[in-house]
Amino acid sequence: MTSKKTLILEAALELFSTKGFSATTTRDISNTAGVSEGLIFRHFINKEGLFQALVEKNDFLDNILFKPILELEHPKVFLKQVLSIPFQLKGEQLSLWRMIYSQQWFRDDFFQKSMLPIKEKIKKVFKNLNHEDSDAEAQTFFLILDGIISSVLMLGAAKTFPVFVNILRKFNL
Amino acid sequence: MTSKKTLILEAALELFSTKGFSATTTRDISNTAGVSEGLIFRHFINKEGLFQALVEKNDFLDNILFKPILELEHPKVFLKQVLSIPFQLKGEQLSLWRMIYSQQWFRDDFFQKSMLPIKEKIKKVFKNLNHEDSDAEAQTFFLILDGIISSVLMLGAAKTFPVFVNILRKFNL
Amino acid sequence: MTSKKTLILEAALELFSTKGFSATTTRDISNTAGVSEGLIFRHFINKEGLFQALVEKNDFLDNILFKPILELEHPKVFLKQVLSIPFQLKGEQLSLWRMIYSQQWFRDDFFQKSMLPIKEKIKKVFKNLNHEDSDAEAQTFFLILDGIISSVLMLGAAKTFPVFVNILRKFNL
Amino acid sequence: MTSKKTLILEAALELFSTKGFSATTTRDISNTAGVSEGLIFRHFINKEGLFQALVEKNDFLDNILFKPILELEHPKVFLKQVLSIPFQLKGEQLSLWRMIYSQQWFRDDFFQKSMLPIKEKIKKVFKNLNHEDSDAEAQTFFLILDGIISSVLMLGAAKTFPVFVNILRKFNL
DNA sequence: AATGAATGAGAGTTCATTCAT
DNA sequence: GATGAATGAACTCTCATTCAT
Repeated sequence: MTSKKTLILEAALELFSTKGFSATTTRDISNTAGVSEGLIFRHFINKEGLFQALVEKNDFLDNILFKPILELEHPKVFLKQVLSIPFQLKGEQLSLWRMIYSQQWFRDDFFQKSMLPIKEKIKKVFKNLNHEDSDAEAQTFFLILDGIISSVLMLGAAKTFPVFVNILRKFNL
Repeated sequence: MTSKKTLILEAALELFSTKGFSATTTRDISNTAGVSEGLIFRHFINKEGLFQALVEKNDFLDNILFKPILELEHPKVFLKQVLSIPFQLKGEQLSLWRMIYSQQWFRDDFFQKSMLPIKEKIKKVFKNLNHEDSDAEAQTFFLILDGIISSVLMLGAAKTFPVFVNILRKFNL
Repeated sequence: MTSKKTLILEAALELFSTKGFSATTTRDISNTAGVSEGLIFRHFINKEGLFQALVEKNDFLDNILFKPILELEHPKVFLKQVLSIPFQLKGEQLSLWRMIYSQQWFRDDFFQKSMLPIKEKIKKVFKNLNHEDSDAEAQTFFLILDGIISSVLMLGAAKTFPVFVNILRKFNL
Repeated sequence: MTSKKTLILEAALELFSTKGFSATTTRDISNTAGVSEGLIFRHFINKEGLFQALVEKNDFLDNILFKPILELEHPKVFLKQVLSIPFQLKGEQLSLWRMIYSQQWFRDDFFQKSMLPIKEKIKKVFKNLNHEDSDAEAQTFFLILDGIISSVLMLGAAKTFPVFVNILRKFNL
């Protein structure tokens, strides 16, 4: 049996990621979860606490997602894998990213924070690849990566294979 | 002397584009504008009407911004100019784009709508450039364009010249 | 040319008598009258003052309406004429009565006040007619008179001749 | 112990029937009931819903009041009982009738609707009584009945026994 | 753990009224 | 006399949060 705490988390994620945090009422959540409104506050103190619980869940999943990529030795393989991330998002992790991304205007930039180790390694990798202007190339890579993620999350941008391949080629990957 | 209607529009744009639409209260706006709260409703019917007035202002400015670009004959010059748009946004137009962009989760996609003529022309241009896979190339261009815009608006991404040049090179522009 | 003051009075009467006093806004009135909202207050101090001006107009018209009836010598002719009043109301006077009547719940009883001389005379007349119980007969006459007026004003009750004649017969008139 | 929902209904009835619907504020009601203002909306959705709840209560009470009268076989007994209704109103039902009656200007005619079965039967009864002009007699009866109700509700008209008897006599009841 | 009635601060909105022109 | 922009108090309604059970 799914615990009521879990039902609340699932409902909140569903709603936060589609309607946004402030447009979602605690009553929405309790109705969707099929529990009483008060229970939300017993388990999570307040609405913000519920959001934080989901952020922590995301941190956990990000860790699992990023760890094998960060361990890749080969530079081009690493960059390829990084670029593939937004093309492969799905299920709970996609929702969590959507939820967090939609809050970037109004909150601490959780999202950028979790991407930090990836970004650090990208910078190092481009230095090692001996580009003419490795800094510009790294920044361009960031911009395009952020952009793709953003398009995918906000607009549900087409995530077709030809586009992915095309981008790889532009970075000689 | 600035009319109070204008003061309201300015205050609303300032607040909507930084805090978001629903997190901005009408009292916030009237305080910032230095007018009575009631005046907002006399001029704009309701909070939504105030938002719409700003959207219309954006339509107007977009038209001015896009018109000369759409009239460019040379394909590569056109694409170059299109890519330069997010790098050159500033002032009122930047705020308007931020305001509208931040609402894309929750509303009709005003932003994509205004970009439509640009996107149509991009598609045509890539066909004429006789790429191996012009469709994939056009879609990639879209994705990167959307992405850059999104990064610039949401994250205030670095808009450095080297990055711009670098992207141009990747599309042979 | 109709003066703007008159236009305001006409619009107010129209609206007060159909929508009621408190459901009618001063903006309603100024729009209907085709004048500025501020002008209402220049001419009538406030919304209440506008109502009072119409009440005074009604007093004036009531006087004209009631005077010939109060001067009737013959008892039965008098009572007949009194009963005919609600069946003959029309135009401005009908509207004024509707306006005042609809406010009876919430205000001083202007309406009953203006009917007072009529009612005094009714009482006297019934005494002179030497009924078994002239008091009860007079009160019954009042009740039915009030009732007919109320029905006519509130419900727009059928004001047919046969009904009128029928009531007359019940009072031997 | 009286539930807070009941306290709200009681306060609303008290205020709606004396001050009128739109002149009564939800704060009035919550203060009178001794509850928080928000509770009104939790139980009744909005002010209108609270009004409707009272209308439904009235429907229920009307049913109880009218049923035995509608079942009377003897025509004159029936008409006598009908005419006695406005003379016997009291307590909650009197308030409900006042509340609904005072809204007749501005709303669907709830009141007339609930009286419909009574009126239908009156029409039939007068036909069977073989009056010279049964139609006029029925209409007169209606007019006087409506009038008495209206006078009693709006003006708190004297509801003395002699008057009642007097009216009965005029209809040979 | 779980409910749901209850709270109250604050949201958007209305409207009679004022006032500079 | 006439306008209409401007005010601000008061309205209906929302919602995160509390609390008795």
